[in-house]
Order: sequence, then C-alpha cells, then structure tokens
Amino acid sequence: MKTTISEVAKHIGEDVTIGSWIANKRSSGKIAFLQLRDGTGFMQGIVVKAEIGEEKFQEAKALTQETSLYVTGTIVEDERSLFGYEMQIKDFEVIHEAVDYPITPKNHGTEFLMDHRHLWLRSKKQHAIMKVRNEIIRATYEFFNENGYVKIDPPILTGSSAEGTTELFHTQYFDEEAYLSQSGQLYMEAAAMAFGKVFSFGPTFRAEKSKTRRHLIEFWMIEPEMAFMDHEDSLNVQENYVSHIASSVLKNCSLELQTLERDTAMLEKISAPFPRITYDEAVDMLKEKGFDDIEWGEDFGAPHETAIAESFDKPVFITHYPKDIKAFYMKPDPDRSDVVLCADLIAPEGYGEIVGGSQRIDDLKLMEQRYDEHGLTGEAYEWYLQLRRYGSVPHSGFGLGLERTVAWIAGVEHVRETIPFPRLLNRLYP
RNA sequence: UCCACCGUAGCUCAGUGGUAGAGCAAUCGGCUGUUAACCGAUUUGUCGCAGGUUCGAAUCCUGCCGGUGGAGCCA
Repeated sequence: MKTTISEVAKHIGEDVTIGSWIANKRSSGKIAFLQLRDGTGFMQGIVVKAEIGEEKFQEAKALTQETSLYVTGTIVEDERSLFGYEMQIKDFEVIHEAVDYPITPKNHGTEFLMDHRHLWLRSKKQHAIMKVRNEIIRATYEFFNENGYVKIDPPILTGSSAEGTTELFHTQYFDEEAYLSQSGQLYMEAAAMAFGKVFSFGPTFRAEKSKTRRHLIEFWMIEPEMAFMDHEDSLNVQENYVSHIASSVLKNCSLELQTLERDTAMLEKISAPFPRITYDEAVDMLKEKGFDDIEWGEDFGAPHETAIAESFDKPVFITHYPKDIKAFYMKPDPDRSDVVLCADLIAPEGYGEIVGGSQRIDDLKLMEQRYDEHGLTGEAYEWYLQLRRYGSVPHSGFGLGLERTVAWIAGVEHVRETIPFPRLLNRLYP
C-alpha cells in the first residue's frame, strides 16, 4: 500500500510503497543507504545486496541525487536514526533519473542558492523553515478564529498610501495611477466598524532600497483591528497571540526545530505577559548603556532596538513614542499630547521589531487636523474620514510581520530564507 | 542613495609581479551500518568585463558590471 514518510509510524513491520526522491546516498560493497524525502519528511532506506540481488543492488548504487522513484519495503524502528524509523527496501522503481543536480551536499554561497531557490526549497533546512512558517500561519488562523475575529481581505491595488513616508510600487490601473498595498490597515479599520474584530493576512509591498537581513520588498503581514478596544486591550491581544504562536510551534514542530538547531529554551520563555517600557524609559536605558547618539524625539535604529531587547529574555513592548515620528492616525495620549498610544514589539536575540500597533484617532476634528498637517487631500482619503463621521468608536490594531516572526521563532539569520520565493532589492528570479 | 568587503574549475576557496592550485561534486574502482560516510585513480579554467603600467598581470592602477553585509526607512 502507498503511504508517506509522515505516516510510517503507523506501519511498523508492514510492507509499504512511498513516492520519493533521493536526497543523498551512501554505499559500500554490500549495503547502500538511500536518504529519501517525499515532501512530508526525510527517512533512510537500506538496500542490502544479499536480499535484493546483484542487479538491483548495482542499480541502487547508481541512483543519482534527486532522482524520483517509488520505493517498496518494510518499515522498521531503528534508534540509530534521528527520525526513528527506516525502510528495509525490497524493490524500487525509478520514475525519472535526475542528471547533474546543481545543489550538492557540500557548502554553497547565498547567491548560488538563491539562483536555485526553486530547488533549494527541497533541502532539509529550508523544508523545516517552511514547515515552521506554515505552523505560524495555522496558529494565527486558530487564534483569531477562537477569539471571535472575522478574516477580511483588504485590496492589494490601492489609490492612496497608508503612510506617505515609504516608497510605493506604482502601477497603472487603466487610466489611473495605482499603488501596490503597503498596509491593509486603513481598510481594516473600515472592516472593524462593520464586523467588530477582524484580521487580515496578505502580501504587502515596499519599494524601499533596503538591504538588510530584516527587509524584503514583498512580505506578508497579519493585521488585526478591534473596535471598542483601547491601547492596553490591544497589547493584551498581541502578547497572547505571539505566545500562542510560540507554543504552537514548540508543540507541533519539534523535529523541525531540532533540524534547525533552535535553542527551544528561548522559545519556552515566550509567554504572556511581556515586559512594557515607555519610549522615555527606553531613551534613558540607552543612555545608561552608553549610546550618546540618541536624543528624545528621535526614532530608534536597529542597534538601539537590539540593545533594549538584550535587557529582556522575552519580547518587549516599547510604548508611547513621540507623536512626530509616528503615523498620522495614531491617537495622542490624553495625559500627554506629545506622545501617542502606540507600541512596537521588539523580539529578543536581535531580531528587531516584529509588531507595530496603536490606538487610532477616533475624533473627527482631530483627524481633520492631521489631514491638514499631512496634506492628505482629495477623494482618495475621504472614505477613511467618514469612519469618524458615522458612529466613530475607540479602536486599536496592529501589524505583525510574518517573515521576521518566522526568522525569530526558527532561529534563522536572514528573512530571505523564511519566504518561499523572496523578492529582494536585486532579485526577481526565480 | 551612502559606507565596507568580495568576484579564480559545476560548488566552496587558496594564490598579492615570474609554468593556474586544493577540497568537494562528476566518472571509474574498493569497502556490510553509513550519517556533509570513507579510501585510491581520472577529468575540470574567458582568474567578472574593458582599458592602462610592466620584459612579464589572477596579482598593481583606472573605469564599469555583479554580489554580500550594514546605514537610512520600516514589519
């Protein structure tokens, strides 16, 4: 009967057939070890000459890397295998012979591997990262579904920008100029007024010429928006959500984390509540640590965020940033008009900002004032103003960057390995 | 856009003015428990491109192209 590597534990002692590829191979005069992969996992198959016959044994020894084949044999438990099971191969049938597979079991550079990303995804480490990514997505849907959120999909083609600061991808919408979405947030605010609690999950685009291990041109964000929730309520949602992600990956991806050599002790510490410090406290903390290049009113750079994160073994919220360095829609603190009710969540171990969120301005007059200050005129922004004209309520929301979160949870150095086909400054292929 | 570093065999790299090298991959042979298996043999070149200096340039100089890391900006 046909099965998959992920299911072999149910077939110990039975003869099964698995459609698979040769990931690697080792052989000697009378025994050969085939490292098999089938998409669901990796497993070793054993070919013994005395049992399979001279002709088939020679055929097994000649199998090339990434040749596809059906293997048939008995599933046995074996403690020498990390996976725990092996197949004693009785027969195999080659489907397609691969010749000169480019990615060998030895070292390769990033450029070469990225040029072969369509093949690199087959490797054990990349496979593990994508499984962690998938688990984070699954846990995201689970968390928001269980907490009464409705998934709403904002548009990708838009006629206006959410935050005028970043470079947008321009495109043509018949006779009009249009942009690829850099955030679905403004639309999610409209959705929250219709459905209460909503979340989105989709791609976003930033035409920034950023070249760092934390940046992609095209990346995926999860953007919840909640009516009748203030800044504090939102922080509670954020820490519960991130904790749920961490515990789900720990529970369902233990083999993948082992493959990635991730220190799971770091992940086990990720449980709500998370520490919270204000921007003011963060500036003081940085000055104590010897940073004399930061003054109140300036935004933090990556080294600053890393230095702050090093003081905590959990993600840390930095709240109440100065109004002037944050987006126009953030609500000022009622007790202090020079700061806004917002928070960035900084991941430990130098992974940087993974969440940014705020309570939004709900007062029509104040929002109109912000429009004037930021020069937001024209009908492209009119609909957003109407959300404050017709039954405005306090509401908050946040955006979580999927790739940065995957990089942090999986312990991967660079976000380009956390998305199947990264779009980078100089890469649109494959 | 700016700063730093890099570009030599299919891959990873050494070679800093005097005959183009190593390991891996590939091919052939050996080996009954391998884990990036190991051992022996064989094959592999537009030294990123263009110009210059020199008796002689992979090596020194100039320009260009490409890549990597970082800054700014952000998730």
